[in-house]
Amino acid sequence: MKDFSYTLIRKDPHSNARLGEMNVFGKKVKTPVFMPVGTQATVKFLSPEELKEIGSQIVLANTYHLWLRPGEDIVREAGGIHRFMNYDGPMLTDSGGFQVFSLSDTRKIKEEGVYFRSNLDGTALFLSPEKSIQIQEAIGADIIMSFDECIPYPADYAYTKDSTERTLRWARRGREVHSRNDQALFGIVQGGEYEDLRRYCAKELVKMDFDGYSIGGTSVGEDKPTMYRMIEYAVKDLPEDKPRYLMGVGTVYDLLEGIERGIDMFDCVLPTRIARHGTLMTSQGRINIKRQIYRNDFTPLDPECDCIACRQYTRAYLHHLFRCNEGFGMRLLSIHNLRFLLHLTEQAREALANDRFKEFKEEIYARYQYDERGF
RNA sequence: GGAGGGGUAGCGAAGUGGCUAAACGCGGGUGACUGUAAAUCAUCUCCCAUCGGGUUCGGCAGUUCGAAUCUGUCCCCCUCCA
Repeated sequence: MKDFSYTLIRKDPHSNARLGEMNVFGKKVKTPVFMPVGTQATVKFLSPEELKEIGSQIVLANTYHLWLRPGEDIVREAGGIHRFMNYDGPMLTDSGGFQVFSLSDTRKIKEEGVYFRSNLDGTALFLSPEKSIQIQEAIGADIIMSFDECIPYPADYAYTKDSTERTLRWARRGREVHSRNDQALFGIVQGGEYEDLRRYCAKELVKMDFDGYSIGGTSVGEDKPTMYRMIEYAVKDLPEDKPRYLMGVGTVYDLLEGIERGIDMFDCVLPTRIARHGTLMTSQGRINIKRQIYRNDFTPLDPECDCIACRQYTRAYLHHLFRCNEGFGMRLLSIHNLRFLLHLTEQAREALANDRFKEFKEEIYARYQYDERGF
């Protein structure tokens, strides 16, 4: 019996939103949760201590990148990913499926797996469902993902159907070789924009009985209504007693809309990436700290935020750091953006506990000025 | 005083008769970024403007159909020798 479970604490009376808690092999994770992304066994610019300080409960790492460098054997030799990066909280690895989609235009998707080339040196590589699971077992995260194909958008029905069926076969193959009892394995719902395919995929995965279910293939160029529909389709047939993870999503709007539709877990590089590029998410909307109007703005980044960057530094100072291309500026903004989203999910959980999620969402929307991109 | 080198857009620096409003870099403006090939990328940066037009390459005067590019002269800067 795996020491992994999801407990539904409270259902929102007005939507599909859920307040819950995951037991991840003895470690608790309150949901809905936002998970910072630490692709190469580090959340860029942040230490594990800082992650805890800002309220991060669980972080991601990436199978593909760690497989290439330093190699999963090194991570295993280090005693697993937690010891390797000195992070003792829960961890999750993505399967590498997304990299197949994102970093190779010369990939060949076959039934047995995917042939493609290394982004580092062009070496010919092959990744399969079995191999992905083996690597993830060696890396040793608490939660691991099935190897899937992230279908691009738009994709026609025929292709989406073939791909989704292949992803299902891959999910089964991965499930069969997964052997660690101290790791949870999630299946990934694909199916593109098509309701019948998303529902079919979800139902088939549920038959295989995974520890949790991810929703993939969203936020790949589709418009918001389409994306939200995909989520609705995918969630429809998922069991209540298992966590649902919307992969790669992390704008303010998407988080709230996802939660409302029954999502428990999110991850996204957006907060850390835009932070490194000088953009921050604030309670007043988005700010590009590099703009010249902040040159002599000695107010806090976000007056309502409790993070160290907002408490101790001014916009003018951050503006200056970005002008000088100083890493400290990227670090402070990364801390802030993560804290901002983490705080947002904390507020959402509190609202759920009080049966007022809808009101909370409306408050955010009414008060804050986000644009159509959602942050 | 003598010999040599040089003055190009905010800065640095190419160009050495037409394809040049003038490469490139920096600086500056603006934008993008959603399971991280991303401290990255795109775009603008003489002036006015929608096409398009108007002024430029230290100053002035020339040569030429045509000059940042050739000639004369003046101004300024640098190096070496006295």
